[in-house]
Amino acid sequence: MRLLVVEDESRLAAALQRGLQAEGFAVDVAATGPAGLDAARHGGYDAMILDVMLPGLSGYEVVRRLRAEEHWLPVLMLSAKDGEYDQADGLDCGADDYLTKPFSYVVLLARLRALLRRGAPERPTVLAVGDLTLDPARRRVTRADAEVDLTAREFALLDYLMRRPGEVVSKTELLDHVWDAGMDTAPNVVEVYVGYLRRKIGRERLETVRGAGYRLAT
Amino acid sequence: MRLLVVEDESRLAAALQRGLQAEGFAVDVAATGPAGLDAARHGGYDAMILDVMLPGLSGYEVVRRLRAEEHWLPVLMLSAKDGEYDQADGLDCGADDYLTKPFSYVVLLARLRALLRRGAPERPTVLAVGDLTLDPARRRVTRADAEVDLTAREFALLDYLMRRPGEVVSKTELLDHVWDAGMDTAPNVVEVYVGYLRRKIGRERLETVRGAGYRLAT
DNA sequence: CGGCGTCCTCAGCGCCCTCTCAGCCTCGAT
DNA sequence: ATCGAGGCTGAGAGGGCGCTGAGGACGCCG
Repeated sequence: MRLLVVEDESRLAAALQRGLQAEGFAVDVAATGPAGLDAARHGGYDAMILDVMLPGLSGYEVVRRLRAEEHWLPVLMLSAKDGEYDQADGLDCGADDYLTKPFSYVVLLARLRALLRRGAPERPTVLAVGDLTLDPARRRVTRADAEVDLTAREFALLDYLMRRPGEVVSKTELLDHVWDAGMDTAPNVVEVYVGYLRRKIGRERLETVRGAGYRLAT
Repeated sequence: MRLLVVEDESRLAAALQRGLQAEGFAVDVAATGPAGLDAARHGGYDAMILDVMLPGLSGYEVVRRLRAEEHWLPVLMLSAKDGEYDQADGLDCGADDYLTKPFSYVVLLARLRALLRRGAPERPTVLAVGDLTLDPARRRVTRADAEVDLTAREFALLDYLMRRPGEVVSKTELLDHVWDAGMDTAPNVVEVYVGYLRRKIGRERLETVRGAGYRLAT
């Protein structure tokens, strides 16, 4: 499970990161509104913990923009204020849950788990890496807002790669997951389909790591 | 803001009442279907939270009757079931939103606020995608304001697709939901009925996504 | 009983996708 | 510079997938 923490008080951010990592989450931290928004857009996170008071862009605004762009990442908002209005505002913007500071770490964890269990709100997540987006439900892929037409196999391959952006994925792993495991297909198919994909999404977006596999450029 | 909660489990009803009152709502509670229907008819409420399982009259029936009498009060339905059919049924009857138990209180609040913000539903629930409209209650379909004559099966298929516009729906999913699950009908029926539908609603509105399913063009 | 409408099966057909193969290119080591 | 392994790609075969027309089964109505 990958989490994104957007919090500008560095001590709190570090504490959250340490605590959540101890629970087995992979945690990235952003310290400003714009940085958080950017990370959320491109990151493939399972949930986001978002402070309201942020430099650059308020937490409210971050969620609002995310939702406007059809990103349905679960968002847990944190705020120092405790008026009812703030809470309503946060939820109105599209946050999924709300916690007021100071909060107990245990409560945070409980709410977070509930959020993750519930999964993404309403719509399935749209994967986004760079200017590529992939919508599993709609089976649509866009590159710089232009729709890209993919066959089933190409789509499955890109889907798998986009869930691990920046990581090197080996050919055998792709064979196991994108092609039927157990099928004795020649490993060359992967190369062939990587070729097809490159022609459609842009050659430079899919790097070859000689002897290791392929990597989707972030 | 005045709310009506119709719920027969008294502990849940009391909890909702207390919680919502703390948010500044005026909350009345009814414990049976008939009592709820009566209160909704005469009450001047801004919204209604309605359980499905009720003594006397089911939640479905309550909404159906309200709508039949031209009361357009926003209704948020609660149900312990979570099958897609139930959800579709609830929305078919004229409910405006739907929540399955167990639900988080925060989510309830968020949905409720969204409902109130949206205001009373202008019209009975009619699905619309592009120039297609489908009225579940009247069993009517129009295409560019011209009525389209569909058989029961064709209607059910279009109904299912119009609830997920733009998404790819697989053949097996259609078989499970539009045809009776468990029936071992040949998957080819889907293709056949897609063919029929295309002739009636326009070929280009129903795309084939090879290897994945069908998609209703938005 | 015969006509009608709906639902479903079946078989044939056409096309797009998938995968294989062989030859060529690229990279890195020596 | 040379060589080998790994990676790339164009061509093409085949088969799977989806579409369609024909027709049988069934229920409903006159």
